[in-house]
Amino acid sequence: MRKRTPPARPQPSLPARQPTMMDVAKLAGVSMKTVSRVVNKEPNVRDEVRERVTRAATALGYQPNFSARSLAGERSFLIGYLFGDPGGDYAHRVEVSILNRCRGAGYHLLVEQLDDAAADVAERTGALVSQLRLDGVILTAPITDNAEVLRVLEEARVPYVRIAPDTESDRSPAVRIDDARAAQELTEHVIGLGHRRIGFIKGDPKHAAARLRLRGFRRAMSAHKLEVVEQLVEQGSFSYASGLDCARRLLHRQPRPTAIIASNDDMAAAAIAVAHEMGLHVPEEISIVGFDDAPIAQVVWPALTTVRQPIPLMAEAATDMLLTLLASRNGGAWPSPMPRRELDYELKLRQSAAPLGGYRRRGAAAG
Amino acid sequence: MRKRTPPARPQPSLPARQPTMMDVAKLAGVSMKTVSRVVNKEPNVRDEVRERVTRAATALGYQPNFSARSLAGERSFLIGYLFGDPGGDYAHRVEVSILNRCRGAGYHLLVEQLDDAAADVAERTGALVSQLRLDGVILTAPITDNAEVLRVLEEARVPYVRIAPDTESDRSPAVRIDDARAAQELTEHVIGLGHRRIGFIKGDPKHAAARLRLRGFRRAMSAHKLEVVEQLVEQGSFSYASGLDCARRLLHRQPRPTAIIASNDDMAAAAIAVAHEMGLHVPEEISIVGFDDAPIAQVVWPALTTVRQPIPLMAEAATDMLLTLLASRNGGAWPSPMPRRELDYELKLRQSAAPLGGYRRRGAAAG
DNA sequence: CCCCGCGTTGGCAGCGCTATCATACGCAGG
DNA sequence: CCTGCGTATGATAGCGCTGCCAACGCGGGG
Repeated sequence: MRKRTPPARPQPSLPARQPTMMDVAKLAGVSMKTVSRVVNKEPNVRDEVRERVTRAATALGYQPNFSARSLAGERSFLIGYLFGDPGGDYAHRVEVSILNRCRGAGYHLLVEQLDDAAADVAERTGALVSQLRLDGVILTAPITDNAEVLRVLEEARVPYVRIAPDTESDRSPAVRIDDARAAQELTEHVIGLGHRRIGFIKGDPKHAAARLRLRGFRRAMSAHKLEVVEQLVEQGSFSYASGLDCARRLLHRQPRPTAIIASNDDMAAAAIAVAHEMGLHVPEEISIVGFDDAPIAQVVWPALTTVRQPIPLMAEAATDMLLTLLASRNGGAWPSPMPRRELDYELKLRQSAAPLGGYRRRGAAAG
Repeated sequence: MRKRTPPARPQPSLPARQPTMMDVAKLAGVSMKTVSRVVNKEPNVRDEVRERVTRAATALGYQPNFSARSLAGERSFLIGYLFGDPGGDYAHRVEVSILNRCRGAGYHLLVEQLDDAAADVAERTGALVSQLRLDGVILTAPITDNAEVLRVLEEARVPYVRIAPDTESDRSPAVRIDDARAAQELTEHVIGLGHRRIGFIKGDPKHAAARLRLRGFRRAMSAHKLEVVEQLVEQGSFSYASGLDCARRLLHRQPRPTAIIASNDDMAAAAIAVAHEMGLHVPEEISIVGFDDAPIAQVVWPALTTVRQPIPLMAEAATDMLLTLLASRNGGAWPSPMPRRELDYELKLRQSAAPLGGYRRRGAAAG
C-alpha cells in the first residue's frame, strides 16, 4: 500500500500521489462513475460533461490504474503473446507488429516464451492467464498446435488467435497463407526452369507449415509427372544447422539433384553454403530456393529465390481480430463464423535459381 | 466484476470460480493473512503451518491474483522491457534471456517498443509505468540514453538497468562489455595480418557502442603509428542497407583499402556482399571483419571474423541485478555503489580476414 | 392526471489482496 | 509476581476502480 491515511505530515516537494479517478471527479464536479464512463468511452454521457471530464483528467495528468480496473472489472487490458522458438527473427517480427497494433488500442503486451516440448507448458500457460487475467492471447507456431495449451486457454475462456496454425483450423480464429499452394508455385517455377531431379528439405514436422509445404511440392511434381525420389527428400528442422546436414547429404547423392527446394530460407542459405564448400556454383550448377523471404534471403550470395510471407501483415491481422473481439464486449466468444484471414504470398525471384548452366555465363558478378 | 453474491443458482458443471486466498485459508484452517505470508515467502510462520497452507493451495490449484496484489501492495511483479530498434535480432535475444530469468522469480515481462526519436517517448514511458506500476525496467540501446525516458523513470521511482548504455554510467546500474578495448583488439588483429590501409564503417551515432568502437579503432591505429584516412571512415547506421552504401563507397576509393572493419556484423556482411558484387575475393583481396557475432556472421561466406558479445549473459546479468534489488524490498533504491557488470568479449577468428593474398591460395573451398 | 420508458447521472458494494495494528503466547530478568 | 520483548497469528481497513441498481428529469400515451 503506497500511503495509507496520510497522517498530514507536510511533504514539501515530494512527488504528489498519483491522481485517482476520485480526484478527476471532484475537479470536474461529477461522480466517479461518470469519470469511469468517460475513461472507458461508454455511451450515455452528455458531450458537455464528457469534455469537462476529459479536461480535468488531462489537467491532473490522470492515468487509470490497470490493476484496479482489472480487479474490479472484467478486463485487464493485457494481451499475451506466446511464442515457442527462441531463435530466429520470426517471433520478433510478429511481436513488433503486435505491439504496433496494441499501441493505439490501450492494450499492453505480456510476452512469454514456452518450450513446446516441455512438460509444464500447460501449467505455465494456466498460471499466466489466471494470475494476470489476460484478455486475449496470440500464438505462433509451433505452440499454435499444442493441444495442452489450447485446452488450458479454452477452459479459462481466454480468446486466442493463431498465426499459421495447423489444419485443425475450426478450433480458433487464425491467420495464414496458403503454404501448400505457395510451395506448389515455387516448385513449378523450378520445374519451369527445366529442373527434373529436384531435392527437398523438409521443416520441423511440429510446424504445420512444414507438412503443407511438402504437400505443395509433391503436388507440383505429380502434376508435372515427375517422380519424387525419396532419397532426395531430407528431414530438416528449419534451423540453419539442420540445413547444412541435409544439404550435405543431398549434394553427395549420385546423380546429384540439379535443384534443391528448402522449406525455409535458413535451410536454403545453409544449402548455398554447402554448395560453396563443395565448389559448386549457384545457380549455374545447382539451383537453390527457400521460403519465407527472411532477412537472410537477401544477405546470402546469390540472393535467394523464395516465397515472401507477409509476416507483419499476418501479425497485424491477428491482433486486429483479437482487439475487435475485445471491443465487442460479448464475453470473449467469437462470432460465427470464426474470423479467418488468408493473406497473399508472393514469389520473389532472385539469383539463386536459374536454368542449368545459368541464364548466361558470367564471372563472379551477381545480379 | 466476475460474479457478485452468486444467487445460489446451481451451476452443474460450469468451471468453478477461481479459488481465492480466502478459500485456501479456510481449507488450511488459518487466516488469510497467514496464507499471504506463505505465498509471499515471508518469515515468522511455523514450518508446520507453512506446509499445511502450501498443501491447501496446491489442492485447490490456487493462483494469486496479480491485480489484487498490485492494488493492495506495493509490488506488481511486472518487469518492463523497453527496446528501440524494431529490426535485428539483438532485441529479441535480450528479451529471451530476460524471460529465462523472470521465469523462476515469479515475475512477468511486459514489452514495449519505443521509437527513440518520437516525440511521445516520455509520455508513453510515463503511461506505462504509472498505469501498470512496473516494479522495474530493463533498457537496451539506444533508449538507454534517452534523457526523457530516464527522467520519467526516475521521477516515477522505478528502478531500471541499462544494457550497454552510454558513458553517463553513474546514473544507473548497467551491464556492458568494453567496446573500445574490443574494437582496439580487433583492429590490432587486422593490423597484425599486415594490413595498413584500413577502412572503417561507423555505427548509428545514437548508440554509445558506435562511438566506443570507433574510439578503439583509432586507438589501435595510432598505437601502431598508422594514419586513419578520413576518407576511409564511413558513417553507417548498423543496418545491412547502410553497410551496402558505405562498403560501395569504400571499395571504390583509390587506392582501395585492403581491409574493412565494420561496427557490426550486419554491415560487415553487407560489405562482403559488395565485394562479391565487384568480383573481389574475400579474404584474398579484401579482409572484412565485423562486431557482435550475430547469427549472420556464420551464415555469410566466408564466415566473419568478429567480436563475440555475450548478449545472453549480459541480459541475464541485467535481469538478475533488477531481481536482486526487488527481492531486497528496500523501496527500489539501489545500494551504493551501484551494481555494474563488465563482461568478457571474445575475438572470433574466422575466414573473412587474412593477410593480403590469403593464408594460402585455394579454390572455392571454405575453412 | 398518472405511468411508463428512456437517456443520464450517482451511490455503493466489493473485486482479492496486503499493510497496519492488535492479540496471544512463551520466556527471561527483576 | 509483573514487565518487557520477540515470535506467531488474526482482524480489519482499504488499494482504485467497475457492475449493478436506484434516482432523476422529461416527453408521450392512456
